[in-house]
Amino acid sequence: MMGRGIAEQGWRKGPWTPEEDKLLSEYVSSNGEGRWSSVSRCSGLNRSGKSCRLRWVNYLRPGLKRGQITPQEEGIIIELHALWGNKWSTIARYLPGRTDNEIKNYWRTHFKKTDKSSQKQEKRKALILEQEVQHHHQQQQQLEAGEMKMVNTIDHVKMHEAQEMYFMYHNLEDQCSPVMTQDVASWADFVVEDYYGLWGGLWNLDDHPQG
DNA sequence: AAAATCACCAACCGCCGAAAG
DNA sequence: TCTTTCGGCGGTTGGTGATTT
Repeated sequence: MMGRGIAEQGWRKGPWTPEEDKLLSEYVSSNGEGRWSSVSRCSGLNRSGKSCRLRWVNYLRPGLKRGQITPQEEGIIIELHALWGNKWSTIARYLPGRTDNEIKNYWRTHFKKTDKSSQKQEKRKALILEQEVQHHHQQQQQLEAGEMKMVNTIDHVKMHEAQEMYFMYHNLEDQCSPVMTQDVASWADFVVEDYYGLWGGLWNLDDHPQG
């Protein structure tokens, strides 16, 4: 089983102290990332390898952004989540300096559906769907005219989800059909701009972990 | 002013697949 | 092969400060 001198019991847990951070940083700078299970033996830290890795990846690693998520980053999160769902680490690859944990937390606090709002959203979903189907036909025509080749590969069901999130994002909860057409139009801009910009730039980045 | 609720976030847990033995 | 270990991932929890009742 454990096969190691140090049993699993007795690892320190909970918040990290500045002293622990220092030990971990020193360990990584002299030994590099990885080999996390040996950190406790070599650094004097009484932490599990998992705990050390997590602390490094989410907090100590150089290049992490500290500030608030920007509107641009938020937009990327919304779109990528609409495409891939809760693939937080995949999404994080497109947001330099942000961690999967951070993105996951952000999504949960800002966009996760609540029981309260879900009924309302279901109603609206139906409305959106109707309008979106029409709008999508138009986009398809553009596609066929060769304007937006990228979009061709997008799962249309996911497009609907993305659209729903777009409305949530812009707090349109309480608006109803009279403004809907206009909203769908801005959704279109949202999508079109980003498929030319973001997707055009990112599409060739494979979904491989860097390495 | 105090209690209840909310929002945020760091860190833990369990699971999985790959690698090592 | 079969078993064990490790790193990575997504889900979840618990602490804390802010806001509301």
